[in-house]
Amino acid sequence: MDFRGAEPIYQQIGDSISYSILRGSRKKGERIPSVREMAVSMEVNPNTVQRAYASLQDEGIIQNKRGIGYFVQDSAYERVKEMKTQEFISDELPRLFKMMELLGLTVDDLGKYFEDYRKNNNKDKSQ
Amino acid sequence: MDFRGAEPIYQQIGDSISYSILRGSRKKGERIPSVREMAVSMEVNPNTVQRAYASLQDEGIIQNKRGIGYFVQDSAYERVKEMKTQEFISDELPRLFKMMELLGLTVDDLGKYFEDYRKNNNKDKSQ
Amino acid sequence: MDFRGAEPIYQQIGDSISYSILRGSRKKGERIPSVREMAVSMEVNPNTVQRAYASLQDEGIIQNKRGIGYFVQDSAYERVKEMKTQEFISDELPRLFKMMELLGLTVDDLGKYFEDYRKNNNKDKSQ
Amino acid sequence: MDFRGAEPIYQQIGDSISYSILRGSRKKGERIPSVREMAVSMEVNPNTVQRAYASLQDEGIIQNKRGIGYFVQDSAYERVKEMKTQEFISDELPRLFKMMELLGLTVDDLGKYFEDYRKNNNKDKSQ
DNA sequence: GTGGTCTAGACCACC
DNA sequence: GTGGTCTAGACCACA
Repeated sequence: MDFRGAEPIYQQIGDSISYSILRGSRKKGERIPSVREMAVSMEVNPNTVQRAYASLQDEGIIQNKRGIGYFVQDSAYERVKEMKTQEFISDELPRLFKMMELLGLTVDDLGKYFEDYRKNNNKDKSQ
Repeated sequence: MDFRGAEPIYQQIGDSISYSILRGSRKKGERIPSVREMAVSMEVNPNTVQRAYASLQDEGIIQNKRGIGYFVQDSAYERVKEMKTQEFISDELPRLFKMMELLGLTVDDLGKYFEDYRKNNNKDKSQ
Repeated sequence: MDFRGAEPIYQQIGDSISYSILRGSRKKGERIPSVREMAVSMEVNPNTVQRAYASLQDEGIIQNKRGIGYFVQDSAYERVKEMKTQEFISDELPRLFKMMELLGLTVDDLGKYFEDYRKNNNKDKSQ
Repeated sequence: MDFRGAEPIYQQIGDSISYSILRGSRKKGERIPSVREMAVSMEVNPNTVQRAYASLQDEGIIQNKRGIGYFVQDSAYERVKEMKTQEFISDELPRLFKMMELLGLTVDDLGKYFEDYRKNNNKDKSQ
């Protein structure tokens, strides 16, 4: 991972874990790497990972078992999906629609862009 | 205006001017309120407005005539449309499409949300 | 302030602010000392104060105005009262009642202890 | 048992034994399950149980007979009652009363909550 | 001036 | 081994 953009590193780490749960590559009950392991593998300070984990725990996505490590909550998938959908609808969509109107784009235009995106994405995966 | 969200205030001010040009409510050659006027009406530090204006001038959207004020450039509409379209396609859309895939949403779903959005928006305007 | 007990410092700072709102000594809209000021006056690292403030902001008790400082939210008093009451009922009371049963104490006994407590407290205030 | 809350597991185990003595369900001279048995039944690391037992032994509540096991001390009931009462008065009550004043609750309010608690508790036992 | 993030390194309690 | 807290000090963007 390289940490692009303005988004703070600890948030990017948190998101990457949330996404891995959404994609199904982390399942409920599974242990996630210890703070120190993750810090090494991401080449980041342990405090930064700690912050990401703490925030995920606040959101009820992972849970700490003391002295053992962090584990994916049973309800993690549902919570993440719920939260991200909510964010999407209340933050992403209004901005999107506003821009579409200003730029004179229609939903059909979006459809075409989406096809392009999926083609490129599949190319990437097959590489 | 209330300045919520992560976006810096000076950018929100700049965007609001860009948008007013896109919407056609500010036309080329028109004068823009002075830094001080704007600062008062927005309840914001003049430095912040100054920064917004400077940034818009950098982008060739407005121009400063010394001792007189800021004016909308002749080519402003085209430049804004060009820039915002670029941003939209290279920044907004990829993030949008990534989220749609993760959340299992289709372009059709977007269409439905868009109708809702336009209804609410029209309601607001007729009030 | 001296930081006693097992409770982390950043939480004690947060609580002390919450309590000052409950007592009415901080009113809505008021600015609270900057992170650095508070750090100096509490003889604590700025990061520790930052953490306390961030957590209060999460809870909707204070709010940051960028470049200016933190301010007590309009709804702060209600939120604090609501949250603390909730904690009290769900955490404190069950433990209390369990102990009372085990130790064979009645609510009347509590009443007596409470009178003692208030006497001592008033003594302290009049000193 | 599930080990939620901030209290360390070894303490929760120790407390549960202390409480069983207070309730009278463990009598003086009785043998306590071996460290291993307890560890299995509680799904916990044996070291953790060991620590709980050691701490209880320090407090003179149980005693180790080498090669045989741990046994409830003759004076256990009195010691536990004494210790817990002390803790209750010096730790629990001041915090309780402080919160009551901040939240504007009276001893009468506590009485009502206590009735609710006893009702629910009896319901649980009769299930 | 303000807050926000990050690193490095330390110490602690707990399992 | 695990996570949690704290310090010291740095850098950054923003108002």
